[in-house]
Amino acid sequence: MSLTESIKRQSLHEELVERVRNLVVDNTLKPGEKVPEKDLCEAFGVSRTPLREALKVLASEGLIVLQANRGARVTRVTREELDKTFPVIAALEQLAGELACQRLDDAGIERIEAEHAAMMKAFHAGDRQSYFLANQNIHNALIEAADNDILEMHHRMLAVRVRRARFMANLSDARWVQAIEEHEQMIARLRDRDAVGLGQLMKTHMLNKRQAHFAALDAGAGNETDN
Amino acid sequence: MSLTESIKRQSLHEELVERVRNLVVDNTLKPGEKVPEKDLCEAFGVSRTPLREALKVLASEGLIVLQANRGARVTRVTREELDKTFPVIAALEQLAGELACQRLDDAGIERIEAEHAAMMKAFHAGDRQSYFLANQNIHNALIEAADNDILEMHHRMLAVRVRRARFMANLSDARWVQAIEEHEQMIARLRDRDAVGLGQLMKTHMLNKRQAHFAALDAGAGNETDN
DNA sequence: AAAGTTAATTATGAATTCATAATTCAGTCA
DNA sequence: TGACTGAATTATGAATTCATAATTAACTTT
Repeated sequence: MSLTESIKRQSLHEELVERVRNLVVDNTLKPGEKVPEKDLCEAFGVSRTPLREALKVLASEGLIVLQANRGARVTRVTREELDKTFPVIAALEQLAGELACQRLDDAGIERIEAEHAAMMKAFHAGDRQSYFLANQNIHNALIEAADNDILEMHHRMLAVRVRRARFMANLSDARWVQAIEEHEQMIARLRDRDAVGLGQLMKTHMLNKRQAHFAALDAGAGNETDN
Repeated sequence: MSLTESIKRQSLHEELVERVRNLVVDNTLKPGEKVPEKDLCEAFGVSRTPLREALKVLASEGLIVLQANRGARVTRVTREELDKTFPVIAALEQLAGELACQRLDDAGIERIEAEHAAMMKAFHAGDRQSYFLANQNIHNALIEAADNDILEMHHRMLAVRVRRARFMANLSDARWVQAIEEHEQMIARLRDRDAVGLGQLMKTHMLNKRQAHFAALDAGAGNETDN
């Protein structure tokens, strides 16, 4: 990432921010669920103080919500929230596309093409798991290529909230084909070093993804565990 | 802002996040300075625990940096960081411009025009202070009009870091004229409800602002207090 | 007198304690 | 039997305490 974290090993609360964030992202802690303070303390072998510091940070990221005297709960991502979030991610990805196009050298482009190839392979094999991973790798690589820590950080904050929804699993075949086409175009723009074009594509790609998410939401509604 | 904070009064640490953030924003705590934990505790009449929770949150926002066993310091905004931050703000303002244009009703536009008029008055009076305020009001109004909490939050996080630099004070006359012209154009696009045009303008407006900041930085370099 | 070394002080990270708000559960009464 | 009241339990927010790292001050040695 950046150079500010070269030597120093993380403090307890930083470590905990990551750990708990991962629990949320990988759906171990499900949306709406209470964050079990005591259990986590025992599991990680730390006292409540650093854990609670971590929870405050995660709350400021919007990943959990703190209710006064009622502890923390994993944020339930509502349709409205997704609706608001995607345009912002789209705007950031547009910028990332433009910057990446300007900054990537040939080797960098080749690396992304390789990942793209892996993604295509997963697509033709019908392997959603691998596709999902490769797809994420490509987006992350483009963000990273933009070489802008601020952009990267804000993108990550937003991506985490959306990715958690994990709707990629119930991706429709039609949308899958469309997404693949969009990626093909993106690669083409990247090869041509058409910065504005790539940016535009990444933006619409993300907005289309929003539609797909909503379609999936409407289809298999209300399958999350509560309480 | 949103409806999630209707009834509940803030917890101590939330209150402290705001208070300390304000200290940083209004330059009471200057870049590079140590955040005096003990003094703040006494000033606010709280124990270290909630204050430290607040510091963790502010650190995650990037407003301060925590050094292991060496306390917190106000982040020094480097030229590089500004350079990275402005394009991201620009991307968000572009989006805000587009959305605001779509969402604002006539009354809303009139309110912004009124603020614009106030800004012009300040300009002609050469009143930098009032200009700065009105300018900020306009940008905030447009962001708010976009009606997107996520966008608003991320914009605020970034704006705080930049605004802190307070270079508006040493705004050059030439840049001031240019900024005014850009604002005139923005208002025109808003009247025409040209969403894409307004977005584009807000983006370039912000990128031009970056240039102005850099010019100011180069001119009056190194007038910040250290240590 | 200057530089290096060690002791004292202070500040910090984390654990623990404490007071209080929220929840659970038993008991009561309709 | 079911709803309500109130005590017991639990969880939470915040203060305090404790161990250790960092800084400062004093002292030694050349």
